[in-house]
Amino acid sequence: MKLATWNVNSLKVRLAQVLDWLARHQPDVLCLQETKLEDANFPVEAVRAAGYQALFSGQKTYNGVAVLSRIAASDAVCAIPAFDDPQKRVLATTVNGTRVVCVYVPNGESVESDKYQYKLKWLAALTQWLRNELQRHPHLALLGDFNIAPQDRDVHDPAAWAGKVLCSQPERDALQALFNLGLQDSFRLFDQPEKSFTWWDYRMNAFRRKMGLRIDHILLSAELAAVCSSCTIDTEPRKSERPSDHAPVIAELAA
DNA sequence: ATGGCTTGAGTGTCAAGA
Repeated sequence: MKLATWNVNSLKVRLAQVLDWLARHQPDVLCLQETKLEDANFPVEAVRAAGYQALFSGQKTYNGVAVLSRIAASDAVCAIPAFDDPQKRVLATTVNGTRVVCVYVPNGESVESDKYQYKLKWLAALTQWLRNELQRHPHLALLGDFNIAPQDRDVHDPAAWAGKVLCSQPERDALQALFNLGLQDSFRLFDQPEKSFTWWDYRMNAFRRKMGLRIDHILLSAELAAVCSSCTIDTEPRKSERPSDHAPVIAELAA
């Protein structure tokens, strides 16, 4: 099974790129973030014509997540239970016996911001929820834009980013709390090239200059990590015209 | 140098992203 995640920064703008990417890579599941679409405007037919069914939870202008899958998905949940949040950032569903949890973790803006406190509370609620989900679903994958670089090697300039949002210790501690549930960073199960990133600022020619961060992740439960054969970042779409600022991440699981 | 792009809203120019 091939699982993927991609923050598309507007599915309206990126639809043709997403359809092209689906045709090339044929993942079993593609999780999308920042669709920025109300549900009534989701391109259900175009996705269906590409051979995928879509689950989506969106809102106007901001946020919005979707799970595209080749086979039917069941038991969809589009909010963290017991966490009151108008922002559409979560979509969980079961595909072929695997619980797929698609997340768009809040950005946080800066460590001084109220949005940073929201980010930490959001992550704490996610962790509490997934503790239960993992008991019910030993085969669980958590995919999405985490807006956290796990380690300094995931940052192009660790000194410049030290203590800043996306790299601060409380954020890394929150990610560690997810690891402590038994989830593993599939990317680090394998040898990887240096300067492997998933996001590059649109400004300053950051992509060309390899000035990025690895903030999009595929976390796997122990059962799934044991059968994971690869995790890669596809930088090709970032080279195209009008790219998303994020690259897709792909994990392959045996059977 | 707190900017630099890009998107969505909406028709001015700002919020938000990371």
